[in-house]
Amino acid sequence: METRSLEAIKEDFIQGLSQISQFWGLPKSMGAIFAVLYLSPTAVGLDELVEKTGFTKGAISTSVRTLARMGLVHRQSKIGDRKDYYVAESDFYKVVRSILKGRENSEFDRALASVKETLGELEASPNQERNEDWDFAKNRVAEMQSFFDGLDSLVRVITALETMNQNTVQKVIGILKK
Amino acid sequence: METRSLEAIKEDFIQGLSQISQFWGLPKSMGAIFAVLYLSPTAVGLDELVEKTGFTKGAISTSVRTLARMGLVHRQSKIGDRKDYYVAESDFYKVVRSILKGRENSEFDRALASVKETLGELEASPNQERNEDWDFAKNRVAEMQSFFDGLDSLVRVITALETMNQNTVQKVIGILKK
DNA sequence: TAGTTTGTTTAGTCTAAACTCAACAAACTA
DNA sequence: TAGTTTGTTGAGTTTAGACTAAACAAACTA
Repeated sequence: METRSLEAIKEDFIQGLSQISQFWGLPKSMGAIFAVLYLSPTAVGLDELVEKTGFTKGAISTSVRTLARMGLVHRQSKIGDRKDYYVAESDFYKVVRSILKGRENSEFDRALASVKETLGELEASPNQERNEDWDFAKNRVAEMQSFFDGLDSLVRVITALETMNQNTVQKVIGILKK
Repeated sequence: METRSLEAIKEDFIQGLSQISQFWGLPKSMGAIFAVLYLSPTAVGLDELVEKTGFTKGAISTSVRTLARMGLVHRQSKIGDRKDYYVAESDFYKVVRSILKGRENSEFDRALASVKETLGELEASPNQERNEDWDFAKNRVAEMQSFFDGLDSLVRVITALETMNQNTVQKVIGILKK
């Protein structure tokens, strides 16, 4: 393999995370910003992010705030300096919890609520509507509901964890294997 | 609550799953198609899907094939009938396994490979490049790599499970709680 | 063979949202 | 006060990709 300069390798990494970001339906700028912060030993200001990622101030401003809301980066202030500085959260398990937590009041719950509502409407149907078709639909929707409930309690337990790390994952793997 | 006809309730459910689908970055048509199949006691042909969802043949044709690849629906043939019929997979745990399995050769692995490649390039750097900055970057990328590896083995174990159900989830929750 | 019924493919349209650019606001500095 | 430095906001542009419409292919039927 050809050896390359540290800067060149960093740029590749930034491109890589941009791709991953886009693959998961997030703006490419988010991946790029996180990559820059993740590889920087020191906090990075907005102007430097503009320079390193090639996006404009506006894009960086909005994306970096979204990242902060997701818990992937943290904003810092230096005394006697009006600039905002950012650092990457490097504990990915913490990030996972943070993202799962952030689902409250989101489109996610609104969607699940609509499933629950369907079930309620079906159960409120008058008796003469209750043929085999109604019966089938009701059972199906109830099954889906119970699956989502299971997922929901799993997520709730994960977000409630005070610590989660490689060891936690290993324990779960141990359980599943047998 | 006002009582509504079964058909009206089904239409709401279809809209609901369309929204969920779109929220997860998938085409709305996928959610709609799955909803129709999920509520139908009998296999459904392409034309009927067109009618029930309001999308065109082309959209249904491509979306339903993607759903089949993901394991969310199954294609059926009736003897003496050239039409394709589809049914929904109702075991969601099976669907989860199927989706996780389907990640091979996907953009997902390509992206993870790029992280691994970055690590390789860093380790191939000549000695005179190895300052504190290089050191920091190498450690960070290595950490990310090991996180992804943990995720990967978790996914591998899940896809290897012969059965997964509500009980499995309960067991995991039990482990995490203490 | 021509005609029908089915599913697929392709070229083009439309929409949502990421991004750019420039004006703006807010907090400081001379 | 005017001037700088910083981050945010809004209008317009661009882009990705879901969808439509229509041509096409494949397998049958008369």
